[in-house]
Amino acid sequence: MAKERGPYACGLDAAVDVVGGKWKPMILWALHAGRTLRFGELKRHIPAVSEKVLIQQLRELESDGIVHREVYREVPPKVEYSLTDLGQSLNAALRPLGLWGDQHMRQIVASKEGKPSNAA
Amino acid sequence: MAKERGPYACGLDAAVDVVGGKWKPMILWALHAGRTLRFGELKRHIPAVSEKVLIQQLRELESDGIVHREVYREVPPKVEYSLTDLGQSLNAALRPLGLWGDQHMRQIVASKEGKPSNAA
DNA sequence: CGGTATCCAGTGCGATACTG
DNA sequence: CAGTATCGCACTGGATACCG
Repeated sequence: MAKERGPYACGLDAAVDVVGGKWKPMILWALHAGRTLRFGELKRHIPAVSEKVLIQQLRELESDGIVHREVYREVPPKVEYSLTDLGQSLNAALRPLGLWGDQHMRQIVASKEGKPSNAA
Repeated sequence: MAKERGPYACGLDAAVDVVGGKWKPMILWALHAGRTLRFGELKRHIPAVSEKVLIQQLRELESDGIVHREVYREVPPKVEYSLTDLGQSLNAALRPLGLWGDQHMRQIVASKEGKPSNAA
């Protein structure tokens, strides 16, 4: 993801491209509402991700203007991540989708198992 | 995508998992607002996708309860795809994200090229 | 018309080890 | 602490050919 950059057929494609990385939703969630987190804190919020991939997705989000990366040239090193204004607007646009997921993920998962769970 | 089904960390993950296929946003868009399309029509709406992948993504959406597949046992064969109620609700939840993409994709694309385009 | 069957390439992601 | 370097695999998506 986030390397297509082709002319998108619709805004939805662009948005999904930006937010489509495996851990990006969780990163955005961890950073929601003006929160600022250091790299290590972010890692602790998302324990399952490897450092390489976490960095990678953060860099993609940064290069998309979604997250801001602030480096403090100290020792020991300190780097803080936060959402840009664009990132906050993205988060806002994402909220309905997140709510949809919260409301329906049970039946989504269930329908996979062959249990219709009287969906829709 | 759409085979993880692990316990999602948040609704956003679930939603992205459902809509994260390369062509799924376009499929949902093509089917928006109660439209019913035959397989061939769908293909014409999205010319770049191969038949295999189109079928595949349609099946995943179907198995997620997003699209309805109606088979008419005639000759020549006829199959119609439409959104379920769940699919329509998903589309509604997706609209803000689509608008966000429409509004910002220029600066997204631009920021990749190294042109800040006074973003955010 | 509406698929399925194969084969294949790209890459996203993960694990591990090492560094300023 | 906050990365970078390397390796490897699984999976997604693409091309083509064939079928009911």
